[in-house]
Amino acid sequence: MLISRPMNSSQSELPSQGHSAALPDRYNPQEVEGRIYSWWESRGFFKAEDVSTKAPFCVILPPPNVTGSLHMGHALDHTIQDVLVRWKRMSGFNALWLPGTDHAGIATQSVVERELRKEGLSRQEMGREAFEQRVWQWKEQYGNRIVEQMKRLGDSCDWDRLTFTLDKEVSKSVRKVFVSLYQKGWIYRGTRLINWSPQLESALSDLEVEHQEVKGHLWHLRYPLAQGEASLVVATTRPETMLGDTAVAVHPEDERYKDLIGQEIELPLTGRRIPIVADAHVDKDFGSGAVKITPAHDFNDYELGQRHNLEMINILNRNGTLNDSVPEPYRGLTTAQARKKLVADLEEMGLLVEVEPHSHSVGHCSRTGCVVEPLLSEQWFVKTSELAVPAKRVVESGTLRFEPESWTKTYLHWMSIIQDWCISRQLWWGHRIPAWTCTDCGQLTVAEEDPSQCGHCGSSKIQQDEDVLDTWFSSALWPFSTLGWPKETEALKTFYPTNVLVTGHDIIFFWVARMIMMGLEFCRDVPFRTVYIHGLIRDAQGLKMSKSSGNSVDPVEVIEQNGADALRFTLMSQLAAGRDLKFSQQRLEGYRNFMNKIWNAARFSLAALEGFEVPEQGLQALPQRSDLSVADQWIVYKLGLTEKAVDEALQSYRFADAANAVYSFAWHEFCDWYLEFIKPIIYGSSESEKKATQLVLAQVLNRVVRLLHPFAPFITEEIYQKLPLKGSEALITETFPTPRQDKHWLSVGSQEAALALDLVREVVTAIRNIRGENRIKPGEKIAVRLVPERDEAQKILGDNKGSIMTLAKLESCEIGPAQSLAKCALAPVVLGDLRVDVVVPLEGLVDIAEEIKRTSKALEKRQKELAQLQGRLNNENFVKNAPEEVVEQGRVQLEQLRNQISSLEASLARLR
RNA sequence: AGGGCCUUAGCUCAGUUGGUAGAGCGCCACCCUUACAAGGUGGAUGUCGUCGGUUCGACCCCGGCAGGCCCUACCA
Repeated sequence: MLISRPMNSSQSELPSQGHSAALPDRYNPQEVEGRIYSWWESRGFFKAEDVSTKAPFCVILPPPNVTGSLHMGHALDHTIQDVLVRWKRMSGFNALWLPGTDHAGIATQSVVERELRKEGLSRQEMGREAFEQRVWQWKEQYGNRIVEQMKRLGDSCDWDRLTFTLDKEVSKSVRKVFVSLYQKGWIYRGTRLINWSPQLESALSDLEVEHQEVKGHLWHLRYPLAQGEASLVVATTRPETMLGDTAVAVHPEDERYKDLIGQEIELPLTGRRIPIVADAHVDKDFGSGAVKITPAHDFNDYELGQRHNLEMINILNRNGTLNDSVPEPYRGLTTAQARKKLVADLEEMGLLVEVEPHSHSVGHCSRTGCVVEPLLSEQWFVKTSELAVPAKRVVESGTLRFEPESWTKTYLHWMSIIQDWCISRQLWWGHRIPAWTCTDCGQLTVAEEDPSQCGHCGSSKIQQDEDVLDTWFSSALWPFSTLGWPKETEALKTFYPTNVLVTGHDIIFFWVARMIMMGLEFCRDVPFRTVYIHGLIRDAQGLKMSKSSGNSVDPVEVIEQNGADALRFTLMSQLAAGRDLKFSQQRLEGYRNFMNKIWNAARFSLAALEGFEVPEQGLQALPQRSDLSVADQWIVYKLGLTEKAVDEALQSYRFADAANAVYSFAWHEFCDWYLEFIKPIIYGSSESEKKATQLVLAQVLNRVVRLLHPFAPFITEEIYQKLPLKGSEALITETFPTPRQDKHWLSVGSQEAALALDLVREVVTAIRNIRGENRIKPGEKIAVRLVPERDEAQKILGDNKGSIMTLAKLESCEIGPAQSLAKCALAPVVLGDLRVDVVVPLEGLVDIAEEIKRTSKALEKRQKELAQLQGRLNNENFVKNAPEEVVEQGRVQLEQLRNQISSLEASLARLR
C-alpha cells in the first residue's frame, strides 16, 4: 500500500517534532522527508545569490520533459547533482542548482494528440492556435508533476528560478540566436535529403534516427535495356523505391557492364527511360554489381545523383504513402503495401530473378519507432563546420574537461565528422521559426520581433514559416538563456560559465556538444568547465530499463518504500567512473538498513549525551586530553582519515569512494567499535572521563551527519535537529568537514592512540574468535589471561581492561606473565612491534578437540605465509632489487611469523 | 568495417602511480547482550578469462587469443 504524501510548501514550523518525543527504534522516512523538505524550502536554503562575496558554484539541471515522470535515470542524474550542490553549498560556495523543464516538442505534442483522439478530435480539425492553447493547458495541469517528484528525491534546486523552455525570456534568446546565425549565414534553408518520420510527418536530425539490424531480403530485379533484347539485374533491399529510380550505376571497370555504360534502361512499370552511369562507388562484388539509383530516397544515391546530375523524383507523401508521381495501382499505398504488390507484379512479368535473405540496418524514428524514410525536402539547417572549430579547441586545450576523461576522444571524433544540423520540425508545439515569406516578392524576412511587412519590398503580405525548431535548439542555449541572456544580468555575470554539467553519455552529441558550440559563439566562453558523464541504469540482470520491457523500477515507489536517502545512497555507492550500473533490490535494502543503523546510532548517542553540557566554544570545544580514552583519540583520528578520503574522492568525482568511506566509518568504526567501547565509560563512575567522552561523542556524531548529508540529506537533517551540539540552524547550511577546515578539532585525534586501540581490537577479536570457533555461548562469561611481551603492550592492555572485558564478555581478565598453559587456547596477536599472547583456559568449557582444530588451522595458515615469505627473501634478486623498506618489512614479518608459529606449536603440543 | 569498454568470491562490483586481493549481498555456525534481528559475533569462499612478454616481483604495464557489451559508419 503506497500513500503519496504531497509536499506542503507553505509549512514553515520547525522540522523536528519536538525534542521530548523519544525516537522510534525504526527510522520512518515517510514521516520525516516531506516535513524536512518543506522546511528547507520555506526557509529559503536552496536559494543562491545573484551577487555574493562567496565564490559561485553553478549546476544547470538538464531539463526533464514536462511530459515525463521521474525514472531511475533521473534519480541517478539528480542525485549526483544534488550531492555536488549540497557539498559545495556546505563548503561555503554560493551554490546554484538551476532547474527547468523542457517543452519536448514531439513527446508533448504526441501526448496531447493522443488525448484528443480519445475525444474524437485531431489537431488539424482544431487548428494551430486552438491546439497550442490546448497543449499549454495540458502543461499547466500536468507539467509540474516531475517537479514534485524531484522534490521527493530531495533535489535542492533554487525553485524561484525554475525555467520552461518556452518561457518568454527563453524565446527571446532563441530568436536572437536564430537571427544572428541566419545573418552570419550559419543558419540556412535548403532542399536536401533528410530523415523523415512518416508517423510524425516531420523531419528528424541524424541523431534522432536509431539504426537497427533488420532481417530483410535482397531482391534481384531484371531491368530491360531500352534498345534491343539485353537486360541487366540490379539488387535492392527496398524494391518499391524503383518507382523513383533515375539511373542504374555500375563500376567503370566492371567488364560485365562496360559496354552498357551510356545506354538506357526502360524502367519496368513506369516506362521511364533512365541512363546507365559509371561510378567508382559501386561495389562490383555486391549483389549483381549493378545498383539502381533513387536519389530522392537514399543518402548514397543522393550523392551519386548529384555527381551525375540525375533527376530526383520524390515518390512519397508526408505520411509515407506513395504519391502521384508513381503509376496508378501503387498510388496511395504504404511502402510496405507497395513493396508487396510491386514484387508480385514483377514476378508475374518474369522480372523477379531471385530473392535472398539479407540482413541490413534500417533507420528507425527514436520517438515512434517507425521506419525512417530518407526524403528530399526543404528544411532549415545549422551550418556546423565553423561552430565546431572552437568547440573542439576548448576540449583539446583542457579548458573544458570530460569526466571521466575517456569521453574526450569520443567527443572530438564526433565533432570532426559533424554534419549540418536539420533544425526544422513539422510540428506545432515549439519555438516557431522566426522567418516570414513575402507573397509578393518571395523573399524571406528573418527577425527577432514579429515583422508587419516584408523586409525587402515592404509588402504586408507576409507569412510566417509553419515549422518549429528542434527542441534541442533551445536546449543548446540553456546554460545562458536560463541566466537571463541576452540581458547582461547579474546572474549571468556571476554564474556563467557554470561549473559542472552532469549527464548521461546518450546525449553528449544531442545536447552537450551543441551547448558548447552555442556558448562559445554567443557568450565567448565555455558553458561549463567540467562535463561529468555517468552511466545508464540497468536492471539487476543488466538490461536497459524500459517501460516496454516491464523491467523499469519507479524511483517514487522506491522512495515511498525505503526512503529517498536509501535510494540516493544505493545509487551513489555504486557510481564508478562513467560505468553503467545495475539496480538491485538487495543492495537497496542494504542501504535502507544502513539508514536505520545511523538512526539507531543517533538514538543511542542522544541517550548517552543525557546531561551533556554544551560547551561555550561549541564545535571548537576540545576536551582535556588527560581525560580521554584511547578510543576517543582513535575515533577522532579515524574521523580525520575519513574526512580526508571523502574530500579527495569528491574533489575527483569518485562518488562511490566518498559514499563508501563514510559508510564504513559510520558503521564499522563509529558504531561497531566506538559506541561499544564507550559504554563502560558512559555508564561508569568517572565523571571527568564521562564528560570528556560525551564531548567527543557529540563532536563526532555532529561530523558524521555532516559528512553523510549530501548523500542522505533527510535523515541527517532530522538527526541534526536533535543534536545538542551544532553550529547552525540547519545541517544543510552547516560546514562540510575537511581536514583543513576541521584541523582544530581533529588535533584531538592521535595516531599513537589509534595504534593502541588497534591492539585492543585485535585482542578482543582474538578472544571472540576463540569463543566462536569453540562455540562458547555469547552469554557465557569466560576468564582470560593476556601475556604482553613488552611493557608498552602491558600498559595499553591495563588502561583498556574494562573495555576489553565488556567487548569480549569476560568474567575476569588478568594481564601478566604466563602461568600454567595446560588446557588453554592460545592466540598470538601481533601489531607492529607489539605482541600479546591471548590465553583462554578451556578446562570444562569445551571439547578440546575443537580447539586443536582451531589452533591447527591458525598454524597452517601462518606456515603457508611463512613459506611464501621465505621464498621471496631467499631470492637474491629480490633482496638486491626491491626497495630497502620492502625487504625490511618482509624480514620483520618473517620474525613475527616465526614467533607466532612457535607459540602455536607449543600450544598444540600442550593440548595433545 | 572503425572506435571504445568489460572479464576479480555464489551474485553485483571496488581495487588512484606494480609489493602478493577487498566491499555489499548471499552462505554456514552461535546469539532477541538494555541503540539497532532492517541487529550482533565468528567463519568459509578466488591458479584476478586465456596464452605469452617486461620485471626481483603483475589483478595492475605491453602483445596475441577467447567471450560479453556499447557506440559510430555503411552494406544497393
